[in-house]
Amino acid sequence: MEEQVIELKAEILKAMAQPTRLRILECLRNGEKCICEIVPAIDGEQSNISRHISVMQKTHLVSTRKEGVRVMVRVRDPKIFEILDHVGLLLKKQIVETGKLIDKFA
Amino acid sequence: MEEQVIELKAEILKAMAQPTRLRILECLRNGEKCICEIVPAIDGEQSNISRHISVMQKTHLVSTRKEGVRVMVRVRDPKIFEILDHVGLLLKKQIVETGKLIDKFA
DNA sequence: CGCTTATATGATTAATTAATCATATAATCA
DNA sequence: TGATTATATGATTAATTAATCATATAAGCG
Repeated sequence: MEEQVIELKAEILKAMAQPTRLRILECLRNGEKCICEIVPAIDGEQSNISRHISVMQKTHLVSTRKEGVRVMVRVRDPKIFEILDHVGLLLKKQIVETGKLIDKFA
Repeated sequence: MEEQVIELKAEILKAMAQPTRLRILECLRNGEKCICEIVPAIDGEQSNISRHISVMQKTHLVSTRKEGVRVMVRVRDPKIFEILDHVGLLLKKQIVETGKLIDKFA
């Protein structure tokens, strides 16, 4: 595969590969939300969440628009949720096959 | 979603979100390979690749078995390739919609 | 205008990551 | 046994990351 494509794939994955960002994405499953709703929903710091959203914007995972004082955020492509769901299924299989949860958290 | 699940999903994604590791995974599309084949195939440092494989082993993305002196590596679950393919499709759409390649590499 | 609310951003810090070199281990073979 | 091949790992370094606090900007409201 071409070098550029590999790098870009890694960037997309990296932009998803962080707990706070995953929480933000999950929070956006039912559509656009403003940042001031996301912050309490996932119980985060405003400045931190602002930065994570900016990370996901740079990789085109989300887009934002101003609505008065607020900034509305939405996931750009539903395919992103498909990917997250596949990761969830993979995880489920891993837990069954390797007892992963017990390994790590028991 | 429960905290643990989020953390584990992030770990799986993180284990994929690195160019060298993506190259290794792509190299394993057609099945098991020994590390001594992977190293020249992706033109990497032996010690570096060994470490990346160990990262993916810890997150159960790949498994290894000894065969004489060699260590054979395989992707544990074909679902991993499904996920990578979905990321590839997402990227393709992004390139069309946002001119991403040009943004970043032109 | 001055206040309030929403968001962004500079500066700092601690932690993690990837790469590399040198070396250790371990298996096979002559 | 000694040489060779394959892999792992300690130590180091540079870069990146996530979180936090303080503060700046910017929009709307009374």
